[in-house]
Amino acid sequence: MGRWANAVPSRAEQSDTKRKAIIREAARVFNRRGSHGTTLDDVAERLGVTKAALYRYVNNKNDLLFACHEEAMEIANEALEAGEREGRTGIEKIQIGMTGYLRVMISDLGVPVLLLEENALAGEDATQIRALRDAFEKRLRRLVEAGIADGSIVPTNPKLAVFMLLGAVHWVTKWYSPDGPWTAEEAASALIELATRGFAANPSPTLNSHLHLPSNSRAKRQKEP
Amino acid sequence: MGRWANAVPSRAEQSDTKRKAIIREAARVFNRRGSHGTTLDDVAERLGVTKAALYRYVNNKNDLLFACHEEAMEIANEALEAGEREGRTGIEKIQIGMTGYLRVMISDLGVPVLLLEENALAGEDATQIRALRDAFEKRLRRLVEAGIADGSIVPTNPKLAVFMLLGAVHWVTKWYSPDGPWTAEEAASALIELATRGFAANPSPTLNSHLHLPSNSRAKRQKEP
DNA sequence: CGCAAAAGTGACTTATAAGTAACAATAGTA
DNA sequence: TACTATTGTTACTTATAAGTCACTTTTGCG
Repeated sequence: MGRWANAVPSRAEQSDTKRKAIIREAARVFNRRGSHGTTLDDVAERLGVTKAALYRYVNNKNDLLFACHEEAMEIANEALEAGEREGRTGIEKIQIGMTGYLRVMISDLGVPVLLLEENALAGEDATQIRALRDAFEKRLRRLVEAGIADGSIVPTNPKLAVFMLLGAVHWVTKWYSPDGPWTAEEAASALIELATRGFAANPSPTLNSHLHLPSNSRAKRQKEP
Repeated sequence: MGRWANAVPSRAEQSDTKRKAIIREAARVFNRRGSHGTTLDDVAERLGVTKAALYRYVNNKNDLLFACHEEAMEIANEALEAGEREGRTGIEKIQIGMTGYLRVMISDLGVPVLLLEENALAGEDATQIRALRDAFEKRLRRLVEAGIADGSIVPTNPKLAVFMLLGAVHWVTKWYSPDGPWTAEEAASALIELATRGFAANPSPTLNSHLHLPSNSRAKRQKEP
């Protein structure tokens, strides 16, 4: 054990940190350009190293892609657990869970991944990730069913509702930018509010998030802080 | 002019038909596997020809990708025109337009494309498609603004509403299959109903599409025709 | 300091997929 | 039927990106 055990990171810890940085950065690029459209040289360049250096931390490209998906699924499941713990009705659980998921994805990872491209992952890894993703979707569907049962969600086809929600959520990779006008928090909660209102049993007559204010009043707001 | 002018296709017409078939098939595969993840050998194989044959109809892969996007945008704009013509309120125009778009995309093309991957298109083509897509999104935003003005849509951020809707729509490539339980028509209208309800000023207390019936009653329905 | 282990590099091999070109089959037309 | 356009194929070249390897550089430690 080192003398300042928790202060100075050990060799293994440093290595682990770097591996995570690689996964994070790779996930970003994979998301925007697709995994086939991204070279390991690209990823390496963004990290200021050469491709060969990456191979100290991952076995190959497929392994890296697998790690990205794995991490995304981990975040998703943790978020959903929080939602299930804190929400009172089915729809609340979904809202809390998905808002949390989206917020973390946008800000930390810059990304929701979840098998955007078919056939990108090869072999054993693919089936494993697909199983995780299917389990996640099933869990979401259960929450929709629970919401219908407890009267917070309008009678609807749970599969379709989940597909609608996931589409709205995953699409953020295409338009969200940290340099844009919205914080991760704002974008996440406003988007989830809008999407879940689609199957809410009693949709509020107005939207809560200030993001939904008309754009001229938003502009004013910014000029008079 | 041939003798049965409209009955027997001329050489040029045949060639045109084949080019369209190539675009159609390519769009399908590009959508599922990404453009970088798809080889021209793949596309050729699905059409029962060899790669070299494709080069009689398209100049190169980029050209083919461009054509796919171009066609998708054409369908999108036609659908939106129909919506603007037939719908009475802002939300109705969006619903009619997007349902039509989605239905055609799913059944005919198997696909909404719309620049799913960044950097997939190179050079001049990329800026041209991006311009078309931006114009389409702006047009949709205008309809949202019109809907807010005419009271059919709840006050909301038009950009966000459009992003939500487009996410839900484009995601169908990930889950829709013609072999599944839903026709293109059913899936399109049910999905659009659900998504647009998210920003409707007066969301109906129940959903219309029979797709939204609970699954056990659907199962019954199928067993007792 | 000096040195061993870890991290990183540059120069490769190898695999794959885009694109080409010479040749073969096919189908409308004199 | 024979002739010529067009369509298609087989067998290539070429470009790119994955993955490897022998090596230098860096860094924590006695």
